[in-house]
Amino acid sequence: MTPVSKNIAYHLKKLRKELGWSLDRTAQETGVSKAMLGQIERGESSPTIATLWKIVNGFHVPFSVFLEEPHLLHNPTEPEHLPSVGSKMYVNPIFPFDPELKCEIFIIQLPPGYEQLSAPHESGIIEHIVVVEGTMEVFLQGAWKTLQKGKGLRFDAHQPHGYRNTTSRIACFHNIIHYTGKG
Amino acid sequence: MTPVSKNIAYHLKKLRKELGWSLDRTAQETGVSKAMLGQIERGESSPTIATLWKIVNGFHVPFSVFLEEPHLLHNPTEPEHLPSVGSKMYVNPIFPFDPELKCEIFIIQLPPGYEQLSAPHESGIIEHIVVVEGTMEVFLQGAWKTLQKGKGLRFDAHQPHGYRNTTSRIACFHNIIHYTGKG
DNA sequence: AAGGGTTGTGCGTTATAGCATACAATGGCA
DNA sequence: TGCCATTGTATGCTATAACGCACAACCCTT
Repeated sequence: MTPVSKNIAYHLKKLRKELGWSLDRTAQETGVSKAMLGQIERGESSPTIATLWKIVNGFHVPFSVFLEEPHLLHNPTEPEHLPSVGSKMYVNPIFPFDPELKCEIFIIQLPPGYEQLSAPHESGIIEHIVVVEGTMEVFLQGAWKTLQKGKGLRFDAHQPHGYRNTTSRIACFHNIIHYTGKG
Repeated sequence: MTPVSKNIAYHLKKLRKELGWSLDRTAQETGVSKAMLGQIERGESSPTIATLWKIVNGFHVPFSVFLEEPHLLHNPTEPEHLPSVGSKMYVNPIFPFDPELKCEIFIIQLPPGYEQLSAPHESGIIEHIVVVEGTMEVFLQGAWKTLQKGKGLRFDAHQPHGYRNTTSRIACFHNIIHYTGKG
């Protein structure tokens, strides 16, 4: 049993308990059988990457959460979990869904200090982001990446991701979404 | 096959090649059989956490190396590198052609007074335009349509079309092109 | 107490990760 | 040209990840 498996066992049970989920509930949310979830929590099984991926998606958390040493987890309130004051993200469809291209395009405004964490979409969804105004950050693979005006990013939406604006000016970006249907 | 497995496959082969290691050598260093390493590289197998742990230890790299997405950033255009004043239309690719989506994205600057009329492209090409900066006009169906900042237009490029900027300020727009191959 | 719902764990089966080995495709080097 | 070393892939087998189901312990009500 590797140290990493112990970390996963610890974090899985802790996160599940924090949310008040039963093994049954967790099995439904993640698509992993509750028997397997129990074995992983008890450290009796070393999950495959595919299974671990289902789990982190079910919890809507990045991979890094399950890989960190337990004592690192106990940091206090993280700023991204604080409620954003007043303002909301403004999503405006520029082009509605195009069945032929399987594509739709939004323009999205992020007020200062706003943060949005998204659950993974279904599989086969590709997002393109291009910053139009200001500076924003995109959460991917457990890290926030900063994008200046004019910068872009391409990623598979079938994973936890998010957007935020840590500046004092409004940020604005185009969001081009393709549904490949290859899930 | 999950996106994560694809990332692992990509990074494993890339890292191995960078070090000039054969599968045999890698098997010795990591304690994972070369047959399994080959399958992981080809994406034919989803390794367990225990196996992945052996691999990252053999390479003496952190887990995060194998989880990051390859080619996330597509060297997007630096807006400051665009000529602030010019006499010609400035076309800059943000995302190169994506064979899977049959899509490419440009950012285009129109200096004041500039006008561009295009002959019809081949059939099956759909263009989306979204104005990012200033105001521009698009020629379609024998008429010029005015687009304010934030406005967009969708059309089939298989017809005469054009862009112009009749204002005194620079205009800038995103151009998203799909090649449906239905010509 | 007795019943019904929920919780986590144990059991038998299936799918597949992982191994050792053999094989085929390359690339020198005599 | 032939030989040998090295590369990555294919094969057969074993270990185990993963599943569905059943079970036992523990709430509740009534």
